[in-house]
Amino acid sequence: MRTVEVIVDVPAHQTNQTYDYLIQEGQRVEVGMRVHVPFGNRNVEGFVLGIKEDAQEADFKFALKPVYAVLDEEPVLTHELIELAKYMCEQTASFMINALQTILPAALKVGRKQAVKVKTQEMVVRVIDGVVQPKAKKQFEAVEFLLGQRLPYSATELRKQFSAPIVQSLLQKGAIVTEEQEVLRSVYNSSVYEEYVKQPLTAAQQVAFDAISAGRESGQAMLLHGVTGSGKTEVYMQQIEAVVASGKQAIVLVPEIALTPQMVQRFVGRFGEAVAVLHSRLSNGERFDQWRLIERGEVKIVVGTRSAIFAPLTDIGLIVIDEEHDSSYKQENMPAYDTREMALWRADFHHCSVIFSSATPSLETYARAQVDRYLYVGIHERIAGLMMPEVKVIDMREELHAKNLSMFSRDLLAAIRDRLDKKEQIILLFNRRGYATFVKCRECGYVVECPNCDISLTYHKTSNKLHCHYCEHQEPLPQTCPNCTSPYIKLFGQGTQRLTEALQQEFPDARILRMDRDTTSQKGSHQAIFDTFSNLEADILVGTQMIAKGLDFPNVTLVGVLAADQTLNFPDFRASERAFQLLTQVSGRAGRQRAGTAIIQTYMPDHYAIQFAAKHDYQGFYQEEMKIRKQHYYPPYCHVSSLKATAASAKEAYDLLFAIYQEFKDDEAIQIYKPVPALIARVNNQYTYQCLLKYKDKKHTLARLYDLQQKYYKHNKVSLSISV
DNA sequence: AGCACGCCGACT
DNA sequence: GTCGGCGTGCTC
Ligand SMILES: [Zn+2]
Ligand SMILES: [Zn+2]
Repeated sequence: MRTVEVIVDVPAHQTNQTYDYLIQEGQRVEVGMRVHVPFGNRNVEGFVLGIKEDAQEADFKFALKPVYAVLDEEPVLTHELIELAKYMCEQTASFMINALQTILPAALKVGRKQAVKVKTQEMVVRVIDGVVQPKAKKQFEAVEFLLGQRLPYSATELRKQFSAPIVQSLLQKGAIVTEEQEVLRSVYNSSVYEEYVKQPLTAAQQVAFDAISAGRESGQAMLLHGVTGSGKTEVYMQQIEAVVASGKQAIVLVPEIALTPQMVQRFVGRFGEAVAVLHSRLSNGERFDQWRLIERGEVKIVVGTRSAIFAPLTDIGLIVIDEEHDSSYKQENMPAYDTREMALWRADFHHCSVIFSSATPSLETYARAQVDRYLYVGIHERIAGLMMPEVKVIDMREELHAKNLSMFSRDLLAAIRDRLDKKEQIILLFNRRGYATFVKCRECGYVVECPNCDISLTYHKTSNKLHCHYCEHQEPLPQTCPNCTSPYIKLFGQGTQRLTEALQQEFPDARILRMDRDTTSQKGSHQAIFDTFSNLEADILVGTQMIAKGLDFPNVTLVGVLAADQTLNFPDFRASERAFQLLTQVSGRAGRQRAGTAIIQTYMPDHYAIQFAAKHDYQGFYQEEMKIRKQHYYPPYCHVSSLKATAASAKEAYDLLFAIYQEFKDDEAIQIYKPVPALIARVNNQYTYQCLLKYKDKKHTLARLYDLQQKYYKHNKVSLSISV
């Protein structure tokens, strides 16, 4: 008899194992397919991870139940992806079912109510010549046209080109035959993309290119470290070209905010239809179709964000992780995987290389390159012999002394005026955290908060209501302060919005564009802003972090950073690193084609992150930051994780974590800190506490963390989660 | 995770 | 006497 081993959709430590089921007569099952099975007194779905061809009843200590139904005709998981899921479990102390679910797009996950529909379209599948006489002019024309087209041809498109009645009579006469056919939703229209021509490499780029080629021979992982504007993208695009020419496939990962229409343009414009695009703003249907396109082997290059590392390519020749240092490569929720580790695993499986590309590599990656775990490939000059932008650091304390209380320093204002006169463009970065609009009383300072969470409510224009971003709660906008009944209760706008208004007052004639979450929430709005600024129809672009990445404007000669300290003051050991990276990145936007200047406004002008960024001195920053990391025992000298406990009562969450703390205190290999409330202590009336863990031995620690879930299991009362 | 089973308080 | 609270254990 044949049996299957199934991972069921019950995410709990007690059920984190395979369950055996009997395959029934006529059921066609393969490893990687989804099945419907009885489980206890209910029915669940699961993934087939193994098949036993000639199992004996005596092999099992329990009575086998039958597989109710096989849900797929083809496996949704390859052998490789199943192994990758196992690796993810080890790396994150997660359950197998969660790892498998994260790997798959929503449409192929298990246990979902809303099925994603296969899209169909009426297509002309056959054209019969000679049925329509030439005197029926229009109809004849349509037939002639179709004979010159590749079939199947969209009937809707044909109706648009000719007319509905004409197509109708063709159908009636039997001159054409149509059929409902499955179509894949496309996420870009390759015909509207102009070709992105191959750029000749500079000498420095060529050296890097050759070094990478050599590294790829032996499947080495590499760090491509090039200063801003050094043309790293062109180098790895030409490597991808070589990979595709050799018949293999490539994955390119890009940070969330850098996967702009311009980025897609580069790849589609260079490689055409062989490109699949996967990003978080695709609908489930679009994502599903991109996935199927990849599975069918029609895709050579996958460009996407974090989860695109799980693309079901079967013959990978290269994986590129662009802006390697970006924090969006780590998933924050429970399988808290690091995309870079997943990439290294897949590269190992396919015997190919990973290229970590960045102008400001993470300390972890750079340190690995230092000890030759990664091959170091550097490009230390900009293309076209351009100079690095000049960076001026402005001490905002002096502005205060000079009675300048505005958001703009005198130097920045003068520089803006100068560029406006010269008809050159300006980018201003305002990276203020807490970007959302909230409601605050002018008289008593009361801020409207969610009754279920420890967070202020945010205003949504569309519903004209206050919403909570962490739970379902919403309420109408109050007219008077609930605390003091004052009528002066007002919306506080986004940082960038206020900045734009202040800027407009200073420069009434300047054409100012704003790019932030608000102004890019609609489809196509990002492209529209980009086009306007590119076409020189605006002088100043004001925005959040998203203007620091993935956008190239040759006419920009001035970049201003309004509040450089925002990133530095963040309570995180990576704050300096983040600040250095952001400042380097954004000042690199200046002078892409001619000499540029960056002006950084700060209250901490002597901070080493700002100083080294101003001097474009990555090495210097690296040395200094490594000293601090060593001193305080932080990565890359160890690993850092946080352990969270969530429960309906704060005490329960705290007590459980404290018990774990007591136990871990005695483990020499793990440093554990006392439990503290999470950043947002209460969400949806659930309280979260967290402990920080530092350790060197990842395997040992993760094994212990996994065991915790068993040992401290409090039957659905307290839930534990681990993030890296 | 769900769902049943089972053991004690309180209620028509 | 029974109804229902939740603590405990199991699911091929
Ligand atoms: Zn008030
Ligand atoms: Zn809430």
